[in-house]
Amino acid sequence: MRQAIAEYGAGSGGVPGWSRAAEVSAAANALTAIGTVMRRTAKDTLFWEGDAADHIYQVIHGAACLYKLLPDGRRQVARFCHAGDLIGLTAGEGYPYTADALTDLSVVRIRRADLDARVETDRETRRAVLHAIGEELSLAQEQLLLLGRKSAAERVASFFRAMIEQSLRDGGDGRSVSLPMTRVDIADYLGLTHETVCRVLASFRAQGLIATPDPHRILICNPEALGEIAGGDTQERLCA
Amino acid sequence: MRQAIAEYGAGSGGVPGWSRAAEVSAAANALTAIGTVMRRTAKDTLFWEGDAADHIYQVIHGAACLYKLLPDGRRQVARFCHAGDLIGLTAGEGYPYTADALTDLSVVRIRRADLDARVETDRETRRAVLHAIGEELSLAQEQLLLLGRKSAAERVASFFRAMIEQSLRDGGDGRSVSLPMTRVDIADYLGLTHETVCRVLASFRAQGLIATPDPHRILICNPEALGEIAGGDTQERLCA
DNA sequence: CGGATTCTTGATCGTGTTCAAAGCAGGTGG
DNA sequence: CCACCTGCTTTGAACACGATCAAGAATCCG
Repeated sequence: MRQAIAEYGAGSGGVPGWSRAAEVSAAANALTAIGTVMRRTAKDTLFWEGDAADHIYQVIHGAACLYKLLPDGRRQVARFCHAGDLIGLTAGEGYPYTADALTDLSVVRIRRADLDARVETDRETRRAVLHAIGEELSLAQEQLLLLGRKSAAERVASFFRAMIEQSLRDGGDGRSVSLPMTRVDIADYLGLTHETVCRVLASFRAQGLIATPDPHRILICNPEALGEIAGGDTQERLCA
Repeated sequence: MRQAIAEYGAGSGGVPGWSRAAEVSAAANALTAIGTVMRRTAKDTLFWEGDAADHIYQVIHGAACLYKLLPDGRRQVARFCHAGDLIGLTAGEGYPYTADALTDLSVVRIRRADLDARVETDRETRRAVLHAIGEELSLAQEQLLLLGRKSAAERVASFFRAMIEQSLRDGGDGRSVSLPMTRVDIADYLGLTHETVCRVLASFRAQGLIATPDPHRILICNPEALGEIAGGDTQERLCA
């Protein structure tokens, strides 16, 4: 089963996936130099919310899932992470979320102290870290709008739009998109139940917007319509 | 009316408010040195979402409100800002949100290029900026959990808890808390309607948890119960 | 004091949840 | 190799929470 899920990420595009990863770490920053490569199996936990935040991780290959839990088990996924993403950047002492491997995963593990030191001395690292945290923030703020104000259909369409962009960044064609996560993961990311996610999918299928050859793959038939449903990406200026 | 609203922030605690502001800018960073002090009247807009993000603002006195809009007018407030908070830190070219003055406002306006330069050279500024953006991120992530998974009552209780903490930071007693924002602002922050906010308030009042001598002030009668309703702040470790 | 805005409460409605059950795929053990 | 079992997905039916629509009260401010 773990094997099977792991395939979703790499199996389809025809692209090995490693090429993209190499690209990422070379272009964005040279963090690999001060970290060690680690592997994790799907469903492994990298760290728990509240653990001492001593390490930062950069995803090389695979996908991860960051989430918070309420005492009664309600879960909110804050972010899905793909090749190149940094996990665990925080101002606090402890990690603000739990991080699970969604697929089999390769990560670079960097000691926080080492990264901090490098941020002080190396301009490029500083830029990379600032940019990464800025991206994370802007993503979170966009997600606030989604969770606070969008309908179920708008949420799912927004999610697909983001997954399409992710797929394009990974060298995909933007038509066939792999979904490494389960319906529950998607629901917990979008603030819905998995039943509602299924129903929206069924509705999109009925409208001819998407097709789902298998649960972990969607074919985008009408990206424009999907984008319109997803709604205001960035607000067009209302007034001066 | 503007005057009146402005009073809510400063009038109650008996503390002038300026002392706190001075404290903040002295302790956290010396950004004032490279910026200019500006004043804004309640309801003024500092900048619009999408505007070129050429300036960063630090609140000296008063409160501000950061929000995104959907094309049809639905609004999501990302954050309320108080003395000491930085507004407009972003990795992108444009501001990711609109910023309105909630009350009459004093801010330090800093050219982004100047701040960037100072971040390169000054260790303290670097720390201050990294810390501020980290705080903003962690706040946003907590808000994701609220918007995605909490009930209306839990949201309002969480909001009150945060306002109590803010009030304590400003030297208040944590019993009488001023609400510079309207019910609509609160609703747009919590992903609810203003009617629902009113109803939750009525319910809390009926339970003896709070009292509302006037619409812009709440008395906290039972902080413990309120905290319990607000629910899992930070998740107690589930397993090892 | 008068007009506008904000706040509050009530009644009804609808979207998404909850509860339930069936279908399906993958992995395991006999 | 097949049967079973587990976990994931899908669909259906009933329900509930919060939204919407509406009206009146309170507050603010000129």
